[in-house]
Amino acid sequence: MITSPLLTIDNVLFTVHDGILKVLMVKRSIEPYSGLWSLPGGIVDPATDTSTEDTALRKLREKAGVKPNYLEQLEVFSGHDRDPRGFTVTIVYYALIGYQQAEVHIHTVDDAEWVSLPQIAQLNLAFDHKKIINVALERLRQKTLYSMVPVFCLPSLFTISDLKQVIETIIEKPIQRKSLMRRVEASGMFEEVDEKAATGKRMAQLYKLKDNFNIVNFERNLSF
Amino acid sequence: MITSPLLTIDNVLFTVHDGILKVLMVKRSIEPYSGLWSLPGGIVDPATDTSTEDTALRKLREKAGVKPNYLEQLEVFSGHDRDPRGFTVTIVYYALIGYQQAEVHIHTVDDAEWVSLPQIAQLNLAFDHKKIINVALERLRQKTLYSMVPVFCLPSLFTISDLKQVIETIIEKPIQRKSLMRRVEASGMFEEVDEKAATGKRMAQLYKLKDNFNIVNFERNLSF
DNA sequence: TCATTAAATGTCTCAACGACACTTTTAATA
DNA sequence: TATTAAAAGTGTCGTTGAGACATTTAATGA
Repeated sequence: MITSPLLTIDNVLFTVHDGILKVLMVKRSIEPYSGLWSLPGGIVDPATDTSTEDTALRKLREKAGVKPNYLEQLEVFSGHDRDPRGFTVTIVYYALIGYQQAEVHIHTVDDAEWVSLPQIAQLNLAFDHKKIINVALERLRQKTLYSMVPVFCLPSLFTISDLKQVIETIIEKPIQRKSLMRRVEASGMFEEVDEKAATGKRMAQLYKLKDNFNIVNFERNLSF
Repeated sequence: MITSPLLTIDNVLFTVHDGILKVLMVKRSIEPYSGLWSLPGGIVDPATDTSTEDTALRKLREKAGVKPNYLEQLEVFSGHDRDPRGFTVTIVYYALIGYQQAEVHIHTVDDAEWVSLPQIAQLNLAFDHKKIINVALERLRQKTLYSMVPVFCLPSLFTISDLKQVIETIIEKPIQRKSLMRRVEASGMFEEVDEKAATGKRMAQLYKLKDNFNIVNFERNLSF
């Protein structure tokens, strides 16, 4: 008889704040790796969860009180080396949220924190979480080149410049405002609002996501 | 204490034969769904497998004696409804192989068979395998638009026409020979062989994959 | 009033794909 | 041996959507 391996989920929740890409990390309070920073995740519980996506959302709620705007499966990581308890399997999700939406809750607890990527590079993380974050980052970057997923890092009202900055932060390259506006128009996802934002000098048009929008995939990547 | 759910893997192994896209199916001999066709998969065994990818390869070997040319994680399917035994989780891989490479072994057993997609649509499959196949197909089609993955359905030597036919079979749309040749050249994956194939009238140049090739992703999709 | 600055738009060029006509090759057949 | 048909492969043009860059618009403050 085969016993099922320990099955967990992990979330890589990204946000962008002030031109910095951040990942939500939680401090572990139990062994193994107690005291180290790790991704917010946990054990899949067949008694309460209707699916593993359900587990992912539950863990984000329990550990940081947040509900992401976007959640997608990344991939499964497994092996004997990733956990001292032996062979384990973790289903990893990556998710996006606006900084403002999550800020409050996270500041009330001291074991959850937004951590920038350079900081992560210097930390000693639990399990293979550093590797997982890098894979998630790569996927997010790739997806940013052919879709509008970065909007899920924005508040409900935003300007083209806000969107541009989030995209540039994620892919770490400048893009043409013109190219972005073409995509905003072509996607049909956005709606102009009767309001302008005084971000800089000339007031910028505010946009919101349409009520029933489809997330569009473009046929070309942004390139450089 | 939480008990881990039953964890399985399933493979959607595709091949193209004579202009028909086929999926490898195996007949179940145990409950549940005994006697029905299903995807070749099974239970992850921590005692023998070093990773879930390892499980996927092992199951393809055991059930059909094949070693795919390409294997990639699709996604995880989970829930209470997909298996009468309760909450289960299956990690699905999709894979590609040349028809010739697999033909022999599969013909020696009567519980493994290549099944075309129209046939699958009419069959009653075990679990949620019909849905899984459709998701895998969608992914394969998408990937075919921006990469050269279909080469993994070909034998070691092949012509441009062979490649063209495989691509057209997968995406169910005709493509321009010229566009394909541009991509073959741009990819740098291919090498002309000192040999020609007498497929039709004029003999066609044979190609092979370079010894150390990288699978290239193009920045645009093929379009119509 | 006018300079400044950022938002928004207009125009140019470039790269890659689709379309399609055209040339080349080779086996079958007259 | 010449002809022909079909598939392999090439040349070229139009389209599309990207980046680059200039221009116009609008708000602010000197």
